[in-house]
Amino acid sequence: MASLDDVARAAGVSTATVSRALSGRGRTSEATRERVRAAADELGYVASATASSLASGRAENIGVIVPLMDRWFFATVLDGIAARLAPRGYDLTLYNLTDDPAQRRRLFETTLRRGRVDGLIVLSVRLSDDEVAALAALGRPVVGLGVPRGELGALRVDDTAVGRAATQHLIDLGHRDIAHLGQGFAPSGPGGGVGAGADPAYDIPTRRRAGFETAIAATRLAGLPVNGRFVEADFTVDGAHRATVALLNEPHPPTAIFAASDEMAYGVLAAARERGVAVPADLSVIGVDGHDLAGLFDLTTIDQFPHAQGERAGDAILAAVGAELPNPDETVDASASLPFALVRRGTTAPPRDWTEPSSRPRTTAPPRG
Amino acid sequence: MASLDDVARAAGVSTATVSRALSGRGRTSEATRERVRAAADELGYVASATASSLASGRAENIGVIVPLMDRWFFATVLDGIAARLAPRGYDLTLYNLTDDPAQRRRLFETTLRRGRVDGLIVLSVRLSDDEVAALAALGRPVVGLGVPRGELGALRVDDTAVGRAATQHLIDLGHRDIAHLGQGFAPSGPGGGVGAGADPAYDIPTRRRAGFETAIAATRLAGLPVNGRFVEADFTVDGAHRATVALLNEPHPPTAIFAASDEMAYGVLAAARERGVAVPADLSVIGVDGHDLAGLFDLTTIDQFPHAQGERAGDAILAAVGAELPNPDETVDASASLPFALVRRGTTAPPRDWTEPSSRPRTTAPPRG
DNA sequence: CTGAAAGCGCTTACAG
DNA sequence: CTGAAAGCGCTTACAG
Repeated sequence: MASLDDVARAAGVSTATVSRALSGRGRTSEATRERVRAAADELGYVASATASSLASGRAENIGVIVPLMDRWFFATVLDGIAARLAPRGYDLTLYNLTDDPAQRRRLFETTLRRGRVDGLIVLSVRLSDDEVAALAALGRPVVGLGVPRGELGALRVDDTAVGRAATQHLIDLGHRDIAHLGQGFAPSGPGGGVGAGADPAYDIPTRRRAGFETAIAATRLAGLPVNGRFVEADFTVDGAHRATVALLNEPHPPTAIFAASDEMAYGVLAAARERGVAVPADLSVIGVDGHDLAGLFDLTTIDQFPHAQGERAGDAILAAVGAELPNPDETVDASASLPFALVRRGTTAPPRDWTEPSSRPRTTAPPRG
Repeated sequence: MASLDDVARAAGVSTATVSRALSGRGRTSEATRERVRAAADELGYVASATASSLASGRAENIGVIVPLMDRWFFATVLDGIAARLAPRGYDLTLYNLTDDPAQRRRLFETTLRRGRVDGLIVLSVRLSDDEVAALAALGRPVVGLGVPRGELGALRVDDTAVGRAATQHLIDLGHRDIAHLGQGFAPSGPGGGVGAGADPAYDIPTRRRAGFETAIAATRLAGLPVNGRFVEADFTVDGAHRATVALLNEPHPPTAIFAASDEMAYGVLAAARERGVAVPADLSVIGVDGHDLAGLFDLTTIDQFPHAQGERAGDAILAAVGAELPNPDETVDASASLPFALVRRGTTAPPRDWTEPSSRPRTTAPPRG
């Protein structure tokens, strides 16, 4: 493969000039630039990324830390990130963060310190204090997305508002007995490290639940009390399925279920179908995410636009590492709140035998910004 | 951050010795190795990946080319690959290959030639002759997975056998009118390049269809003819949904549908539900993949173990680039056929009013190897 | 087993 | 605007 020297010789200039002409850094005359480009094209020259990185300190590579890469949500966010990085010439290196302590230590103490990335995007993982410190010690920009750590200049949707919106939708439909299927706070976090997940207030499921509680509490203050119950369940189809079966076995099952994710909502729907409970006639169901197959299930959900989230995170990290953004006009605010929107479909409806009060105020979807 | 020199000074040896002691390449005495390790630990030294790569020519990084990274199948394969690379200390760089010609050219002519990867895994993409040539010119090992190009030493499941197995399952159940929803061959391929997809015989959907035709044809030879029809549809939930609606509108709809993917099968199920066609009483449905949610839909499918496919591909590329495998005993045969298995669930059953012939031979699931 | 030294292929002050 | 030269931080024959 042709090297810088080859191009320099062919163009009759120094290697310094070739480097400047091709990279656009530093001045070169229009004429030499042309000549150099022609020579480079001719020889099929492409600069070695590793040599370039070593000399410049720029890796032109962004690391993305993801838990569970086989979940639709993360894959979609990843797609959004990649869509922004590729056109800028940045590579995307994927780091899967599991619950295995040895694997985590390896990632934070070795892999990440090899200096292969200019910046990092961290997706929805709970980090211990040590891990956050290790990230900081890297001395590279880090953008968190859905990460329960304020330190990471995190992009995030207002999960409390999401929880409130989903619950309010059910209340507005006339439901007076609503269950929320979510995940309890895991004190030690998946990392098992001291202080992992530190402040429960930052945890996504916890915040969605807080929104639920807030909406329920507001109905009491307003004088038309709604019965709200929280039910702990795994953040999976099966977990929600199990919890729903138990719920439907109770003497007085709720008339509506707010599942903390669309996949959980699928589990709810499956359980209802198996028990012969009609949706939405006997049970309304709402999820969160805007999952791929939500339309297929005719599932009402709070869409949080994961692909757009990925794009935002990609732009944010590019800005942080000093790459020019595709559109230089727009500044990326890495602390801004991300949009979400209620998508009404067929799994939510007024409860059976319910008639709309004449003067009932309707809550509209939250603003998308 | 500490450098090699720092460690050498602390341990009282040369940088060459530090490099050898830490990497394990070349001889060092037990004693100095200990001393060097202690010094390295003390200083928190981690070798710079870019300097190491430049000097050694080893990037310890594998590139993975994927289409559509937000599809469950690819995300799962990716997870399998990552599971094998990480423990060996290899990074995984993700390249999303879209249909955009400019983006493709950029990838093959520039990005990949920057020398950042030791080897490549190519997942289920159709490549033009030029693209295959560009890959070969890289001079690095390439492992194809589900790639319709024999050149790439591809791992693949026997898709013809998959098509045959799915069809045979329906025939064995007693169906005599079966439709196969698949994708027609796109002559120019997504790359739009000359010769893209070259030989249709290598295309996955085409091979599944060939298996379908073969199984149908065999029934004619055997004297109990089954009516088989191929219906072209997009490889998506919606595409299959549309095709199924059309099919169910016909005067004589089939009693069974073999969808070329599980996601397509979901579309079939949705259409059936909407039209009030009972599954499996009035319509049997089988898919292919072993999708995440197949259990939820109670969908009969041909599982092709995508996670295991990823692991195989990961092992194959590691072997090709000369990394020691986790288990040195096992040799990875990159040309071997991958396993698949029929998973019987509730969406397939004998057709209505059908009674099993007394002496009917039953076909069993194909061997998983 | 260990060290001195060249070299991997670029980038970038520093002069001119 | 352009060139000579140092340097990025490792690895690896080559001697000893």
